[in-house]
Amino acid sequence: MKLLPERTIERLSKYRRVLQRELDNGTDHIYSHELAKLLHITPVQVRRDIMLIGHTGTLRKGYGIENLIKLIGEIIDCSSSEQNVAIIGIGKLGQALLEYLNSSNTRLNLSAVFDNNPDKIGDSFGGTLCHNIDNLKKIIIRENITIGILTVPPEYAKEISARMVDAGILGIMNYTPVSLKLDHAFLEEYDVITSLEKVAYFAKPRHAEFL
Amino acid sequence: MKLLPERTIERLSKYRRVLQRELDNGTDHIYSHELAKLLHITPVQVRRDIMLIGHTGTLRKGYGIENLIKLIGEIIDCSSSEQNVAIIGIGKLGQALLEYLNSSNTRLNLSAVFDNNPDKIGDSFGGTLCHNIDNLKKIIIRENITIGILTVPPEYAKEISARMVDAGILGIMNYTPVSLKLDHAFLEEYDVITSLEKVAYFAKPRHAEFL
DNA sequence: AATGTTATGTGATTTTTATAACAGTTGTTA
DNA sequence: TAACAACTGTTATAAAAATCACATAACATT
Ligand SMILES: NC(=O)c1ccc[n+]([C@@H]2O[C@H](COP(=O)([O-])OP(=O)(O)OC[C@H]3O[C@@H](n4cnc5c(N)ncnc54)[C@H](O)[C@@H]3O)[C@@H](O)[C@H]2O)c1
Ligand SMILES: NC(=O)c1ccc[n+]([C@@H]2O[C@H](COP(=O)([O-])OP(=O)(O)OC[C@H]3O[C@@H](n4cnc5c(N)ncnc54)[C@H](O)[C@@H]3O)[C@@H](O)[C@H]2O)c1
Repeated sequence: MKLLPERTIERLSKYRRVLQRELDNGTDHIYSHELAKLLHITPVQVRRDIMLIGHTGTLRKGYGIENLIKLIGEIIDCSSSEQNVAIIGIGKLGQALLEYLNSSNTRLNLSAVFDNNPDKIGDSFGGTLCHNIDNLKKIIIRENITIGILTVPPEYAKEISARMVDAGILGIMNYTPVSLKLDHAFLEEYDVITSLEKVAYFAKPRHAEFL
Repeated sequence: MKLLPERTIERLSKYRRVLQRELDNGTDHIYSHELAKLLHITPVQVRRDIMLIGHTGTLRKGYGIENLIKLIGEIIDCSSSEQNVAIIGIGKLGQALLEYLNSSNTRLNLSAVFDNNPDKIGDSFGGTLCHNIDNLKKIIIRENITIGILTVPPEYAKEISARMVDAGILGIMNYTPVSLKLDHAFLEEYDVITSLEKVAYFAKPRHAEFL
């Protein structure tokens, strides 16, 4: 099976959520231009993405929302086994993310949390037990965790990411400002400072484009 | 003046921080392949970015770190006036970001925080006063704030972003999962769920590429 | 039935971004 | 001093992503 473009996957994730909202509102079909408007992108982009995943709409009625949501689910979520997630480093950011994930209705389920602070180990965070980082591999294997959210202090990022991959993690979402390199696992990084400085660069009177 | 590519700006932000670390360690020059290695990108990419901003390295010695940092600063930071930032919605995420920004050494300075919760208004968050959202425009003008970090509940995102732009904000970093559209202001959006679902898609045994 | 309208689906093209290839320069070594 | 090695700077090329342009289909209207 051919891998879909990264940007298409990103949009599929967004499509699914706005489609779910529409479905909850009682809508059963949607036009490409309607979906496009909800996300402020072009209708062609929507049609192309939907074409790529092999869904086909009805002319004059648009796309069947329920089927489309189901198909996106088959692509993003694991069809066979569930995809279990762990948060490594349950500090300020880790806890904010944990609560956010628990309140969202993504299919990913948070199975474990890790920290090295004795005060946190053994505690429950939003219903999820915090394990000792020393037991990382054991728990990851036992709970069949494939995705890790890395929110430890920067100085530990490299070492712990390697241990995560060694334990069998297949993908890491890295929120530390340290650039990582993984062998044989998918890596996604997000850097807050970079985003803000990018806004700072473009949000200047001299860059008249947006003003 | 020609606008630089978005991706180049993103990398410049990262270059600056690792360069600062190197400078603090006593290094005064760096080769493109060394800088590349620190960020896990290619040396060509580094050289191209540096070429685009008009810095020129010394053959056999590499790039002068101090000059390079200064030049990146002139590009990203506002040279004339300072760039002041506000956080709108000082909840879980807003507070985590605030502490993170305060502890980082970015040039952007956090000037104000806004909320609509009476318990928070008037309080200090990491040394920054929380204002009533009703005074948004007044304070933004008074403090000359040009950049806003939006972390309010999703249902308020659209309305408040419009008010921010109306108040004179030139760029918004939107962390709500609601897709926005601004008139005459730069917009950057980050969606946690999208990132995670992207990792979920690529972190599957069937996508052997990374395994 | 002919015509107009408004969708989808997709090949062609453009734009953006990254990589490859290499010319030119400086110092080193034999 | 000639050959070599190791850098930078930049043009050319490729790859990824977005957009354009339009063929085609379904339905409404006359
Ligand atoms: N707070 C933010 O908004 C924010 C934003 C972007 C990036 N970050 C990055 O995210 C990471 C976490 O930030 P934070 O603000 O939550 O910091 P924090 O100090 O509040 O949390 C870090 C957590 O990691 C734990 N920890 C430390 N060493 C560990 C180890 N070896 N193994 C396991 N757990 C360990 C600590 O006990 C703590 O609970 C940092 O790298 C930070 O740079 C934070
Ligand atoms: N927590 C996370 O990790 C996370 C991650 C990604 C995105 N988000 C998004 O970021 C936003 C904030 O998330 P959170 O977890 O911090 O929520 P939160 O409820 O903890 O914080 C929201 C804050 O906004 C304030 N607020 C509400 N209405 C307001 C208004 N009209 N004007 C000004 N302030 C107002 C509230 O008083 C509160 O302080 C949400 O849109 C959420 O979806 C959160």
